[in-house]
Parts: sequence; structure tokens; C-alpha cells
Amino acid sequence: MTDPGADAGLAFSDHDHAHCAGDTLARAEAVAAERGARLTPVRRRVLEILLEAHRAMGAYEVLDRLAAEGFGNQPPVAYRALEFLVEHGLAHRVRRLNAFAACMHPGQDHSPVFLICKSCDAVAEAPAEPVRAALAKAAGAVGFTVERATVEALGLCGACREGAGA
Amino acid sequence: MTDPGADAGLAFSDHDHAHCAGDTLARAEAVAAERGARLTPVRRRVLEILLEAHRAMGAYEVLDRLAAEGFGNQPPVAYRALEFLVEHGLAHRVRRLNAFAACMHPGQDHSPVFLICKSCDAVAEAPAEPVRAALAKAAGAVGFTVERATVEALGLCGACREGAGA
DNA sequence: TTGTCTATGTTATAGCATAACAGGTCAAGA
DNA sequence: TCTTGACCTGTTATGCTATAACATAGACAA
Repeated sequence: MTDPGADAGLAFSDHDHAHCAGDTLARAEAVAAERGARLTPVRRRVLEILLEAHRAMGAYEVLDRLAAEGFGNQPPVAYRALEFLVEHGLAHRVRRLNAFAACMHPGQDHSPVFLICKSCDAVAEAPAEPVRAALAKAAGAVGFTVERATVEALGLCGACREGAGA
Repeated sequence: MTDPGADAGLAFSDHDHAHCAGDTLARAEAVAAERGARLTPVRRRVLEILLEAHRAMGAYEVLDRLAAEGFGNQPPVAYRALEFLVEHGLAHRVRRLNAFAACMHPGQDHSPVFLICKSCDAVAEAPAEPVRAALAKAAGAVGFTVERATVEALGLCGACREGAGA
């Protein structure tokens, strides 16, 4: 399940969340250890929350969960943990939603492409290479060098499109 | 100058702002008329402000300009005008910057790709088709249908890369 | 004129994000 | 052992971004 293409489809299907979340969490811990990054209780819990939800969550939404569990209840607590996770590639920021989502295949270097289902709110990461290549080429044509890119698509996942009667 | 590829390069070069802005404004008026959209004084002025700046501007920044010129000085004044412009394809929202930029080739149907120079803050629209195609393909592979997409690249424009000593 | 539609003005508030400082933990090295 | 420094967490306060809701005013057709 470390192939981005495979789990992108998975995100939109019924599956064993507990298992896929546990699996990803284990890989995230490995990545953190490898990088010498400290996955402290708050940070780890935030990652778990994102993994369990399997969708993008606002910082304040995460904060509510944290506060209910005895962690700090002020915005910086959530933002700092989220920032840490994003910095280390364990989570991503979804700008379109002003929200954050767990990275589903940590450790693989990638600037993700997000597919956001406007019906069920699930967020999946799609294979980004072809898109990045096309972007780099278009940019290069006008002398622009891309460092980081935000690619976020809004639309309907397969399950919702079928469910919607179409 | 209606070729998206051409003006993307232009945005990062010295050129006659007044002329390119005037030209674009004229086309925007034509587009608005064609669509039966009313380009009222506030809306037109907001578009002019964006065109003159030739970069992305925050809503409150636009509002300051409006207020100084005798228009309303409350946020909705700016947001409504900006929303109108975006709706009719005369401006775009740049999510990465929480800002708005004038569309440089109104009338052409496009979901834009933005190139944001982190050094000079200029924002250009690049040819989007190849990127959109790659995105649609990647999404289609997992059964996802793209409706709208945000594609924003952060990096260095040619002029700044050279100027930066590199 | 009257009614309707659209646009603008205004008040108030909601939602997102960060600066700045205080205190606590832990490990390395004197 | 004590000190020092790095890092993490907690807390206060504030700033920026965005919109809901209602009031006012102008354009236009019947």
C-alpha cells in the first residue's frame, strides 16, 4: 500500500480504517525516527486524529479533539503540531479547505496532488509526477523555476458519482 | 497578446503596464457586456486596481484603496466586487496568498495555472491545458472526476533568478 | 407609481493563523 | 552534581481573512 496510485482509490472506498491508519502511523514513526524528528505525544496524537478521520480537518477541529483529551486548548498547540507534521512530510496542508490531512504514504518524497470529493469530503493523494512534469514544462517555457506547487482538484469521487444517481 | 503563453512571460518583464492594463480592461469590459454582467464603478475600479498592481492583492489591501477613493470601507465591499470578478472570469483567487489577481486574458475559458515569484511577488498565468490533462488523467485512474482545480506554483521568475546572482 | 431586482452600505461576528513570552523537560558536558 | 542549552508545551493576546444579516438606494419594467 505504499503506491500512491493504489491508496488514492482506497481513500474513496470502504476499507479497514483502523488497519490502514495503523499501518501508516507505523511508517510515519519510522520516518520520524530516521529523520531524528521527535514524535511527541501531542504530535503523535494529532497525526492519529488525522489518520482516523481520513479527511482534511481544520486546525480548530483538531484542537477541540486535543483539548477534550487533556492537551492544551489554545490554537498554537494545534498549529505547532500540524506544522511539525507538514514539515516532516507526515501531513499536508489543503489550502482550498484551510485544512490539514495526514499523508498516506510518508517517506516517499512527493509534492502531492489532492483530489477532494465535494460530496463526501474525502481527500486522496493522487500520483503527482505527470502533473508536476507538465507544470514544470509550462513554467520553464516562460523562464520560471518551480520550487513548490499546490495542486488541488475539487470534484466527485467514483463512489459519490454513482451514488448521486448518475 | 491574447495567448496565455505570451503574457505569462510578460508578467515577469519590464513592460508598459498602463498599456497592457488598459488593453486587458477593454477586453474585460467586452466580456462583461457579452455576458450581461454589470461592471459597476466599484467593480471596475477593483479590476483597475488589480491590473495596475499587476500582482496578487489581499482583499483588505484592495479595500484600503477603495476607501481612499470614497467607496465603502467595510470588508464586504471589497469581497463582493472581487467575488463578482472571479465569478465572471475577470480575476482569479490565489489561494496560496489569500489574495486576488486580475485575469490577464479574460474571455478565454480557462482554469488557470499560477506562477508566483517568491522574490518579486509577480503572479503570471501559464498555459494550463497540459497540466489539466495530466491532472484529469491521474484523477481518472482512481475514478475521480475533476470539476475545478487549483494549480499554484511558487518559485523564481527568470528575471529574479538572474538578478539573484545565480 | 409601484413593485421587483440588483447593487451597495453597514453592523457584527465567525473562522483562520501567528507573535511573544513563560515554564518545563531532558540530555550533554563542565 | 550542577549548569547550560536546546527543544517542547502552555498561555496570552492579537491580527488577518471572510461572511452572515440586515438596511438603504438606484435601475428598470409593468
